[in-house]
Amino acid sequence: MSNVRVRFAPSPTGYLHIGGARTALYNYLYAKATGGTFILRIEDTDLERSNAEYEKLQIDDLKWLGIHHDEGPDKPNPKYGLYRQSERLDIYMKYAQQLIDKGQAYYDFCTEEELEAMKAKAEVEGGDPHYSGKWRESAHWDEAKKRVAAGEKTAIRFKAPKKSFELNDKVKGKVVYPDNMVGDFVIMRSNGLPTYNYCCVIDDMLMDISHVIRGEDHLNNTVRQLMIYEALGAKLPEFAHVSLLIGHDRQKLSKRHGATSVNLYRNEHYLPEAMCNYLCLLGWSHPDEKDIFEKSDLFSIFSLERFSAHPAMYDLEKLKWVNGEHLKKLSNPDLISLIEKEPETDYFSKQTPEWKNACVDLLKKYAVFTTDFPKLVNELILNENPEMTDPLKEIMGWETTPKIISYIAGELDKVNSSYLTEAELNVWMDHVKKDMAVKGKPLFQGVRAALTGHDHGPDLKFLIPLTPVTVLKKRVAQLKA
RNA sequence: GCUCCCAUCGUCUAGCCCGGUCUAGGACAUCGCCUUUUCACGGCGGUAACAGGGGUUCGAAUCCCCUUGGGAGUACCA
Repeated sequence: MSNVRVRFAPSPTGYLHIGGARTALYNYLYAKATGGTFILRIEDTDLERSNAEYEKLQIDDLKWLGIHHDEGPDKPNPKYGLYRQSERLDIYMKYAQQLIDKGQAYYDFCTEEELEAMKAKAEVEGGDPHYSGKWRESAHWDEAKKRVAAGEKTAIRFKAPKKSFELNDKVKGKVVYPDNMVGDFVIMRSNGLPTYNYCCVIDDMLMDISHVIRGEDHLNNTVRQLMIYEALGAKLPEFAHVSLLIGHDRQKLSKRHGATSVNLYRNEHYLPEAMCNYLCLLGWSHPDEKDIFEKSDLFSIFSLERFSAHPAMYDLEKLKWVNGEHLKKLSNPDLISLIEKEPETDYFSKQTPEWKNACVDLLKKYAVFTTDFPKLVNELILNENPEMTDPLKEIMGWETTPKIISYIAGELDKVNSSYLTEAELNVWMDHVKKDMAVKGKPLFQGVRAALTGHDHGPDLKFLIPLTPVTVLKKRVAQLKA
């Protein structure tokens, strides 16, 4: 096992988001590609919004996608302790205390109103909206410590060094943070919980995280984290800030863009491999420019070098296409068992294995989802009362069509078997062609209309032998009327 | 506002790091044609992009600067 240790660190404040799934996938693939370890850490320090139920749902969705972690709350490595931040509070406090002792952090008793006023004042004066309270001056620290010793609740603020920082990001390259970018920031809230930019660093450091692969929305935050690493004298991991997903309006992908949580796609029976495949296409590219692949195909070739640096627009059309391609790659037995899990597949399930195979071979050309199979079976095979559409009316208007219909109705009456064979159909076709002198379009469209009640569809020679004769009889009878 | 990041077809992208092989390649979508004596299959093809301006160079999609545009951050959220 290599020294590569990566993590996905979601907040359990909602369902697993498409964007979250994408970063999780990239971390997972990088671990696989390097023989490293993929860690799941739960960042539940926002008490108001965090919810254990969401944690469970997110983990379920990751499992569904086939993104499995090596370490996590359910698979702890004793060396690294617990994997929920809410269970590591003593650790954060311990390091915060160290920072205070070294003068790199201080207690801050400012109220919300004072903070607001500070910001408003800075805005008016055109200065940087940074903390300028009295508590940052060491002259007040003894007083602060006494108040804390007396049991007063207080936030702990990190004393941001006035200097610029540089980051060599694996995706963005060299990033320079000017020295006035951030002011002193809170690391421990007055309710005793740590803030993201602080506990994230403590955990990444303590969990020996080697590569931080995350969304670009964290790129600006990173300077705060760099400061903490420096104050702690900790070794820096590599960073890779992946560009964000955007919607059709080019804004950060969010709920108002429609289906953005993974569970929605799961409910609509998208194939998990297709989801992963498509997510890889957004912001990462296959070295051989392949579009369709499995996660496991990437285990040997996934690399941080092939990320694009600009936001990618999430496009449902292409996702659907990818899903269809994965559907076509499935073996017939696998596909059949997936289809039988869909609702309304009673008819399908009752057929013979030969029928199922032929049906799947025929319909998978037209299907994008497994849910399309029952729909197609209902529409193409079981529907006894096809709708009289405009194209169908046109075909009915041809002078040869009524003759074809009455001929076929007559022939159908003589059929006693439950299915027609391809050979029997060919005899009828031959008759219409030779004895009735109908050929080409009127022939095929006429017979199709008579037997299917549609103006288009799969090849008749494959479709008709799958359709019950009783259904064919009803359709013809309806058209004759 | 300030700061950071980014910029190739409508969309996802290859190419950029290491300038010539790029009259810029692929995929989705779209359009057209062909074939299957029909059509929703299949095959072939078309439309369509280096944001603009300067510079460096014999030569720039590729390197530098500016402008414009887009994204993100600016919390006791993550």
